[in-house]
Amino acid sequence: MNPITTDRMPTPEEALVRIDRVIRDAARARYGADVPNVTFEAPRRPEFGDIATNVAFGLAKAARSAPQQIAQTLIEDAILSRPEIAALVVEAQATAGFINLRLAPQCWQRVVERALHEGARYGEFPRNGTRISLEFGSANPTGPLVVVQGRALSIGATLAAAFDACGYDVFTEWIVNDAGGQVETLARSLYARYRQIADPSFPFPEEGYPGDYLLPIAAALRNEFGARYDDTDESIWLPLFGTRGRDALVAEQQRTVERFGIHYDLWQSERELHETGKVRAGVERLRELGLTYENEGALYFRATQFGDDKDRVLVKSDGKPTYYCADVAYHYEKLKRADRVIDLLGPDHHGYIERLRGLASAFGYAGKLDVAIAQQVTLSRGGEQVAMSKRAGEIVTLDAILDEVGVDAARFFFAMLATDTPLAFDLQLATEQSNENPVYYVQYGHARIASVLRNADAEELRIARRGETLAPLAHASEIALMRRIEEYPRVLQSVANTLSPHRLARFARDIAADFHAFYGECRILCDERDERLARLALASATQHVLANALRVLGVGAPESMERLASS
RNA sequence: GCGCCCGUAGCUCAGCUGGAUAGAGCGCUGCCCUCCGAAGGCAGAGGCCGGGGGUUCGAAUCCCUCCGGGCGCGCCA
Repeated sequence: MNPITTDRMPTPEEALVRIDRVIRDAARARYGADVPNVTFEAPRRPEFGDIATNVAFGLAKAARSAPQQIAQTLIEDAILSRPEIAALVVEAQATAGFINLRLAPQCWQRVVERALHEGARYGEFPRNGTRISLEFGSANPTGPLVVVQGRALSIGATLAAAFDACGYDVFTEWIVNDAGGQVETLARSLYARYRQIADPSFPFPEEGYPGDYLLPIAAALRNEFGARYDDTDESIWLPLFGTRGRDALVAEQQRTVERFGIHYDLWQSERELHETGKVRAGVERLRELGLTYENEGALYFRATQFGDDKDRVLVKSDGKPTYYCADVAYHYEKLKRADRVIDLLGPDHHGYIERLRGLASAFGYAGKLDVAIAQQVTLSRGGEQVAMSKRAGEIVTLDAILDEVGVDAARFFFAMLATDTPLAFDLQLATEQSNENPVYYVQYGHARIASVLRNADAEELRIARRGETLAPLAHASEIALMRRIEEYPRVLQSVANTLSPHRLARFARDIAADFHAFYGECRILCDERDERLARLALASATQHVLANALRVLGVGAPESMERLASS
């Protein structure tokens, strides 16, 4: 009587393909119409089954009858009257015009099997040979990294890891804006600090960079050079102090980035783009294309031809290139060497998007460049706003945040919200070891699994992990967890396709919640051996998925949570 | 003035190419540790999805318009 003894059940994905086909066939046979826009999706409400489809709505007009009626008929024709399809489905219902299906648990069990077999690689896709250049986080080399860069770093790094998992060849890059006037400002600020060591009354430039972070660099220079530059002309010390300041600050930024668990394939110096002639080459290319003109001594790019609201200056009338000019060259380089170029910019760059897109079009790579904006971050501590003002020198460095909340919490909080949404970051919340804190919730899920698995018999666990003892898994909370595991690869793809890393953070929370619910309802180390082996397998598979998701997010997956003294 | 983003539960936010009675966390109320980690679970209260039009079988989602908040509109970077 049991229909599933010999044949291996298909995975949910395979089952859906089959069901989709028979439904279409049945629709054609019965109504003589093809069905447009069929979707299969997991309904929000569990009582509507695992999978719902809206075919009947698309057919209503051609069939001249009510969706509910059509759904009913299709269930008969496509499912109930075909034993091989009926075997995949435990329940098929027409409600409100939808066809709601519950797949056989055996289909979902195939997912557990796969997650166990693939382990740390579960969710990964085969290499597809597509090269992606991803730029994010870039900052001026004039100070330490601050909060908003933390968000860009977190989002960018998660995107990069998601792209990698989806089979893309990702190349991460950071551009060091070391070519413009701000490096001279840096040089003057640094020089003033250097002089102040010997002469505290030495004036600090009005537009200089305040803050203490230049003091150690100045001290090092004083240590190295003594008074050698005290009475020299600016033309002598300016380039030196600029370069030294840049080098020291970039090195500091790199340390912070590394501490944050992030790696870059390229730190591109803007100055170097000028020195190696790349900037000239980019401008030259635009000129060849007939997209530049001169006006009042300046060289313009015809940006308006590509949707921008005004033409943009490339070379100023004093002969110096603009910042945009260097970006022209840089993007020309990137567009040539990658199949797709993505820039993740800060909130003050809205006005820059059209200009960059226009460039891609101008160079003949329309549509290959995507620009995303990471919205601003406001900080609070226990509900109290934390003041941040660059002018007043009240900067909150990323390092200070990492000191306060730790890398895991910072990575998670920064990536938790949609990139477009401004982030209100409560530092106190992020450090709380309470259930208010989503990071701990997710990590606790992982640790809790680890703890159960430690309690299990080692030999039984080994057997369970072969994925051959899954048959008993059928409880609602077990199905829910298996469904979630099945979702993971698609979540990764949607993160990559829509540049939305927050979906992964959300997924991590969701699968942790599904596990906690399962844990509450089903005792894993139960008395009955078959059930125990099945649940150990499910717990183990869940642990892999949770660990994989956390790895992409750059958050640790601990084997146990350290309990601090709780009050 | 123009452009971009945001407006969804008391708070912080999800809601994927339009789908069913709009979800989650926190906070609030009440339960659950003789049992694998209670940093957990279960149940409950709480919402004209900023307002108004339109498109359609069906709109938080798409279009128009208005209101409210943030940001950007340099021969700065």
